[in-house]
Amino acid sequence: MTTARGIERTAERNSTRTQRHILDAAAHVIGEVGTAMTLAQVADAAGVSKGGLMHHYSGRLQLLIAVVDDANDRFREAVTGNLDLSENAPGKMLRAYVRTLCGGDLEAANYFGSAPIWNGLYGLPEIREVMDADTVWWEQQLALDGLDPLVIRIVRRAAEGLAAAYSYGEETKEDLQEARDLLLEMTVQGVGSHQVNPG
Amino acid sequence: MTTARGIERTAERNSTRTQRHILDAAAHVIGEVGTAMTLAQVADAAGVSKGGLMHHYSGRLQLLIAVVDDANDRFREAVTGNLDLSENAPGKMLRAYVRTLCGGDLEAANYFGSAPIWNGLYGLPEIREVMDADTVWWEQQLALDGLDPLVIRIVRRAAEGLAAAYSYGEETKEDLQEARDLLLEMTVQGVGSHQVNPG
DNA sequence: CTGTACAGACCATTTGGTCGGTAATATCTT
DNA sequence: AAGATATTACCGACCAAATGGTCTGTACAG
Repeated sequence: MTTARGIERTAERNSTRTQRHILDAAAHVIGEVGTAMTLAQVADAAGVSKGGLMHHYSGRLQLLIAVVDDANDRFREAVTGNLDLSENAPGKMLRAYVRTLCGGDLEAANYFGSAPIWNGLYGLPEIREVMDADTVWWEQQLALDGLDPLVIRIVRRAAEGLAAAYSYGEETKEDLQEARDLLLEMTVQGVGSHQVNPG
Repeated sequence: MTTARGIERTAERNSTRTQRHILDAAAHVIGEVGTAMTLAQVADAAGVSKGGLMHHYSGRLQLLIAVVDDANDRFREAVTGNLDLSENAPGKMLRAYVRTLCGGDLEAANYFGSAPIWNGLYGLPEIREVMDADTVWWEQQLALDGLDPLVIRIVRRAAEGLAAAYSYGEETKEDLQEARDLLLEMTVQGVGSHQVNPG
């Protein structure tokens, strides 16, 4: 296999690049037409032929799984990138989550998160599986922050709801960010009868 | 046309009943498979034939429009039914909205609201239209309540996010209702730096 | 000459939508 | 009152287009 080593490397580079195109294209198409996504649509948007598409993903289901998986990964990375380790109040992860969803980046709001965007995909058990795994992961991560669980849920779901509304064009970027700031505040001050007692 | 009057009445009764079946079935199917909804699936679930279905709705698009329209109507009615006119604090409508979405009724959480459930339908301009109209209507209704607009948005989106999570099985009913109570509280006490000053 | 990335014709199935037919019910005619 | 007629609800065979997926061929890197 020494022969093939070199091949594999450049081939892999190309392969990875078109796979990126395909995943992006698919996510975009899903954002537009939901589960009605078509292989032809994706191939078109990705600038490859149907054969090309099938070369990388053996079928529609496999493609969908890959898309969801990839979106989950990217969202995790985005949130991690928004972590502010210099913060001392509990709730670092939750705040990063909020910043990511409500920062005004349409991509993040649109394609990421435990996103409503992916509705309909829940119907497919294989996909439900990877989504559930992601759900569990996030619940654990956010719980580690040391905040009142109820405050976590309220803030988190508010962020998701806001992001969804934003992605549907129901919120302006300014409004979204204003709301985000209030959510961040809530992670420090708590909510109503659920005040946060520092440290 | 006096001739047809009687016919039309009983026929309308029957017609209305099967239309109800069809709309419910379609909403259910959409909840499962999203935009990939199929006329055959709907006909099956509604217990009618394809011909029967086409008799009531002239095409897929017309059916989708009817479903969305109907869902919007039912949601409005549900919220109105949850109004508590004996409340004296501002925010009656918002609280009814929250109660409806986060009351634990899966139907309401699943099929109603400016619901993420309907994603993918946004891609169809005709549907986008009726959804946008509904969006505007709700914004006006909620704004009439006399609450801080930012508090309205936070509470509302949180309720929607919670309902979405609940419909995906990510929230228990008890957790949902606990969160609901806190949201209701927020409409009275305000949030963080946005305290509500009672009128 | 081998293995990989990709193209595009091709095929079986599915899907949206049409159409002719039937049963039921109400109205009109006599 | 009784049939003829009209109108509506609904069925299911049928068709053309779209869709998922296969297969053969080609270009190119090593």
